[in-house]
Amino acid sequence: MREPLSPEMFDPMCPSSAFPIQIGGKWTGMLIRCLEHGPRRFTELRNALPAVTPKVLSETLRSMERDGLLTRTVHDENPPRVEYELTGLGRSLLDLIEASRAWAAEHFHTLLKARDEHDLESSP
Amino acid sequence: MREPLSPEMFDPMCPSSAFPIQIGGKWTGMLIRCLEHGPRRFTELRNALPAVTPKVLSETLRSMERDGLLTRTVHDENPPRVEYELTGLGRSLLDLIEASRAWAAEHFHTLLKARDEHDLESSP
DNA sequence: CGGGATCCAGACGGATACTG
DNA sequence: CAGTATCCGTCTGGATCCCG
Repeated sequence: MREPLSPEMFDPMCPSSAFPIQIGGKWTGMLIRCLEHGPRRFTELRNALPAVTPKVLSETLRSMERDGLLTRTVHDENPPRVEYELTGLGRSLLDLIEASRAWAAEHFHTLLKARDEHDLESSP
Repeated sequence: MREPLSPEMFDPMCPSSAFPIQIGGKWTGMLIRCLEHGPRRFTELRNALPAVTPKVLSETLRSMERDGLLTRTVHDENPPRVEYELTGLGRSLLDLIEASRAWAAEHFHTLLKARDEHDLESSP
């Protein structure tokens, strides 16, 4: 745990807009996975999800805090340090996320193929 | 299988807008469950989801057909009869839906309580 | 019966710039 | 560092009416 988060943790080219399973908001599932191995700072999370603007990241984190999925801790230091950490409730979603990933590994390509073929038939 | 679908199959008062797991579009998961035990007609599905307008239902079904989750069969009769039936791919999502329901049974009240308490603290 | 056509509103996500 | 402020385009979902 506590290894740095890679900017390539999530592939921006992955056709996840077609992905049929979503946990919370658009980024909630990925954030839960980012926090799986311990608390992270705002900038660490930004680094792992370069496509997400600070505003959206902040909004997502606040809504997750509201739902009791994570805690936000401000350390009174200079420079300021804020850490986000999963609660038990947030952690309870990890199994479901893993199940979604397993479904994707087995079936996602079938869905994408069906979509491609359907699109070819209707607009040649 | 083939029992009629009840209009109370899904509780319109259920705070599902707070539900953090979603399969496909807003109604996809519920439709998959409606089709679990065999093919259904458009009007049967309408009956099970009274809150969904025909337009939205039709759109959802077409997008599910596009993704290979179900098939749409037009029977050449009078009056016309159209049946929707899950494919293997659509059926493969049933496990995930069941896992989501299990998560909800165990944890959803915790999320709602956390949300309530948070909202009370911030706006008394 | 099983939709399509049209129009519309609000929510969501994003770009850009700025701050304690 | 860790956000907030402002503005804006898009897109989903819905209301209503109509049709083969």
